[in-house]
Amino acid sequence: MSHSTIQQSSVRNGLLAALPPADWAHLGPHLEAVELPFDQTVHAAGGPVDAVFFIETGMVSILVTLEDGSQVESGIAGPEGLLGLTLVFGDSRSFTDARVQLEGTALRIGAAAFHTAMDRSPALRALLLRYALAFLGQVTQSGACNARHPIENRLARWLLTAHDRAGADEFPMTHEFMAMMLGVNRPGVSIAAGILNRAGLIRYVRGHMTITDRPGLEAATCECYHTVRHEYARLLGPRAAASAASGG
Amino acid sequence: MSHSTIQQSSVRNGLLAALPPADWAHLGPHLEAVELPFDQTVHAAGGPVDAVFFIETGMVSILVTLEDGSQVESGIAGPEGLLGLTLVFGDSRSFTDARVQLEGTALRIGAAAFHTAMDRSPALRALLLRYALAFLGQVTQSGACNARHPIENRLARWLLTAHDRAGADEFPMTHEFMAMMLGVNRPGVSIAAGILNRAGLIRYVRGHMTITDRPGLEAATCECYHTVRHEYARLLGPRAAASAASGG
DNA sequence: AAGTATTTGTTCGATTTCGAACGCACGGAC
DNA sequence: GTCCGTGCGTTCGAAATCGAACAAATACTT
Repeated sequence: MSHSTIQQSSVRNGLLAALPPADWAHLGPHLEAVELPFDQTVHAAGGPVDAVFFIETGMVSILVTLEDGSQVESGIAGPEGLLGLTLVFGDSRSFTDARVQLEGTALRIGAAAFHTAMDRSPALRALLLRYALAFLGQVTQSGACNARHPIENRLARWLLTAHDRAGADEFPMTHEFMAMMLGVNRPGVSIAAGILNRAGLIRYVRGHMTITDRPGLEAATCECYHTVRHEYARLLGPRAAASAASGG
Repeated sequence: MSHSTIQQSSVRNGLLAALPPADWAHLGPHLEAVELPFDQTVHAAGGPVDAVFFIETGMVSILVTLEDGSQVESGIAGPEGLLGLTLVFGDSRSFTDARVQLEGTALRIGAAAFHTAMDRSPALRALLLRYALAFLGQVTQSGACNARHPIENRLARWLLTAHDRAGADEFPMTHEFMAMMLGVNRPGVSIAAGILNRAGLIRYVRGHMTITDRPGLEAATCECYHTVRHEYARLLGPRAAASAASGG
């Protein structure tokens, strides 16, 4: 296993960047740059988790699979976070699927080395527990949002969340995908997207989404977007809330 | 501060009961028995959290408050768990309301003593992190359930969850409350409850709910009840999944 | 014990959302 | 350049859910 050493100053991941330099020594030597190709299932529900992935670029959805085979997004991770949260809790089995929605790269560390680093670095423990709490906040708010808010607002929220992590105004995204993420049917998304489109907030053509009026989208979203972003900022700092995408 | 010393053998809380006796010394002397009166807000969203409450009896809902003032349940805690989870993560502010739905009692420990105990007892840390992960699983599954499952199934699920923690087949509960918990309107619950009632699974009269056919309810629930219960059992053992209520 | 205020459970029309079928646009093959 | 396969976005009737008004039962007051 001979991969080149990674410098902390060059990482784009918000958690790694926030780590005190003295604590970097516990992680850095064990990190390996890996690709996150589109649609890859990084972790599968019920399956083992043998590594943590600190996301450098791209976006990964955390998905619940229901009995009927449908999947619903419970959370999103991007350059502000990581995959393999169960290892932070001392467990090694995933409750959810983690699937790449926007391709990117990550820094991978095996479970054994990760646990050693966690044991030796109180700063790392504290940081990752704060991230876990922020993620819990996201999942919590999303659950209420699913129960109460109409599709149009939820779609605007989801687009903003994706925009934060995409690192560009334009990214590949289909109606069918967004419908699955939101747990609604495709036509529902088409109608909602049509409204946002006619309002000039977005443009989309055949699997190609463009954010054209971000302030407008922020006015169209339910409060859940801001609530979650505020919680991320509180626990991880403003840069994390911006997901290192535009803020990086 | 002169409260009588509590013996580990006498606690009904699943987490405290599962703690290795040697580690009890870090917590026991600081625990104080407190009441959980009906409708009390133990922690308020955005407010400080200055203590952890290990629930002995009763049931407490974890609630998200939305912009329109409505509240939606994101999770439930009973004798299998605790309140003040944010302290386990090293934070001291609550993202949600914690409100008592079925009165009971708890063992309270202040934040400072709790942190000291967490620092000194790896077993306590590991145990409470596993609980935090189980709770995250509950919130995650509930979010997907909110998005996809019809009211009747979700009501059956909620009643089973409450039954686990109520310690009795009969407990006070109104349609209005259940509607708020599920994030649906009152009539929706009335119709669903009427179906369960006519099927002989439950009886209810003016704020008084009786579970009359638990196996029938388990057949009427969506898979989410079993999924969450299974995750609790995996992480905390079968007794915790049964919530110490019937399994006590 | 009767009247009254309060809270609960039910019914109704309007809206949202669902699930299936339809027609269209791109990309590769020849 | 044209054909054809694949996948996308849109339209429709049906069902579930919503929000407001109604009716019934309890608890409090005198």
